[in-house]
Amino acid sequence: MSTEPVWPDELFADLERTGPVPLYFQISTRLERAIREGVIPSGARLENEIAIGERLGLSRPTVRRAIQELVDKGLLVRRRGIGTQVVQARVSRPVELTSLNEDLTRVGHHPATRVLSLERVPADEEAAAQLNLAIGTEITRIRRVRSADGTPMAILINLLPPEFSDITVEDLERRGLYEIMRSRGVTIKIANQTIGARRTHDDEHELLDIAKGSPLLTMDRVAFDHGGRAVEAGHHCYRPDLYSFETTLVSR
Amino acid sequence: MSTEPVWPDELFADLERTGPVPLYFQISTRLERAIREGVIPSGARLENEIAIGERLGLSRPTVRRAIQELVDKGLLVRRRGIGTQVVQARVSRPVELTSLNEDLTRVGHHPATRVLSLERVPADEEAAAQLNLAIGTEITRIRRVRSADGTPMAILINLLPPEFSDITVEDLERRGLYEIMRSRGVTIKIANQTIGARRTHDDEHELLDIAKGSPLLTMDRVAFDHGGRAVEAGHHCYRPDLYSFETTLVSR
DNA sequence: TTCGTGCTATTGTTAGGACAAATGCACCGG
DNA sequence: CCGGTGCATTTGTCCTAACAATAGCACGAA
Repeated sequence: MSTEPVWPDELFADLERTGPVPLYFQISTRLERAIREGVIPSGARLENEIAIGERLGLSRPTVRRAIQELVDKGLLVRRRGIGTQVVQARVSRPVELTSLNEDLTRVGHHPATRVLSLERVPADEEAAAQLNLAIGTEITRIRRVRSADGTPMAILINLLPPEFSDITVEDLERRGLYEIMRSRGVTIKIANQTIGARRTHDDEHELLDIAKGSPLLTMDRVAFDHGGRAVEAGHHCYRPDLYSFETTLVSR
Repeated sequence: MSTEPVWPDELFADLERTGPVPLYFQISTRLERAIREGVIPSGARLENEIAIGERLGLSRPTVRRAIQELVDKGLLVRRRGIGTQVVQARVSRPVELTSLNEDLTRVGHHPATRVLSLERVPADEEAAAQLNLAIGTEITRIRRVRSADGTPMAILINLLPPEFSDITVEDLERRGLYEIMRSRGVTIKIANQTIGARRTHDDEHELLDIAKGSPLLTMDRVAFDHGGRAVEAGHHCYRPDLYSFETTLVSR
């Protein structure tokens, strides 16, 4: 027995079969939106993959790939012999490879950035190891405070390899760092992150407007381009009452 | 032009073509081990997908799927027109859907668990919301201290729905919670996690043998089974000098 | 009743083929 | 010398097809 269709036909009426956007991607994004907006209710069972394919005029592998995208995101669950269902749990978007800047904008806050310092310094041992450079190489060191709606949320320290030595304070106050790097043709493919906690140091409590010695949430990140070259190292700390990291884990 | 083979033929000599383990999975696990052990060096370029398939007697989709697994894990990078390369960055295993217990064992530590309390309590508003039960439903509340090699590392609080009301202290000291749940046929498919930081409360500093009011790394988790039913809620806190969360992010 | 057996529905795996798109390189013309 | 054109290489997308494995259900036997 086939399940009744759970979405209106209009949802997939405007598929671009010739454009540059892959079909499976068009399907999965439309499906995701329908699920997040509640058009397809939580717990609903989808039709089987072949029936969906017939209804949309697509092959099973294409439909399957679209569904797989959402399974990976934790929005759908598949069970052999049973079918595919919309997950009933609320699913949070994962920690993504975006800047804090973009995160905040998406949630509807107004981010602002104050550049505390922008200097060229010789790489110490740690920085050299992270960026895979010789000790003493001139790197760019940025220290910023990021606020949302006027409240300081985080202190961001970034170390950049020599090729970014001409970045200006104006650039940094206007756009996020990742945006600047992208506009120079540097695409970040992979990042290693470590999330931890510690007390405030030095002037951090003043910058974040919290008590001296209170806890901070920290995130250290080294980012690499497609060739595996380290293009950025970051040492960030966040006010734990204003910021946390959310993830959804999916077992396979 | 085809690239020279980068792995010894023995690597894939013992593929089980009839067994229950999928071929793509056998390939990807062997490849992953070879990369992590350095048998295939960092930065090496793989043969093209079709050539690999011919050498192994497999079709391109199967080879492609095996490679995709490692791309998702951040071990390989693909570029159209170029080929597939081993990532040069060190890649950490992601935060997985495993218990802390299993994490520690894998890294070679000796975990031990002390059960502080195991009680049945009525669900308060927060717990009821997390486990999707009526307020006042009797749930099981566990509080444990997890140590590695004799040093306390974390305080674990878990809330379980009524069906687990018969869990005993002996169970919990012998096996990890997730292991117990699995043995009862409850498989966790999805979990939502929030990682943050705060000060110690109450007796936490004593249990973890740190200064009163010092920072803690916290992780709150709600786990769901395949049907989207909440089967566990956890409120954990870790000594930040002994524990941190590592992830690798891959952009797509 | 209860247990097992077999049927049906559905996803999981594998194969083989075709064309599209991007990249790097050699080559050629200005 | 420089820039563009075209080609070879390789991954990206999409299709058709077949069979395996699993879960649930109906049915029948003990």
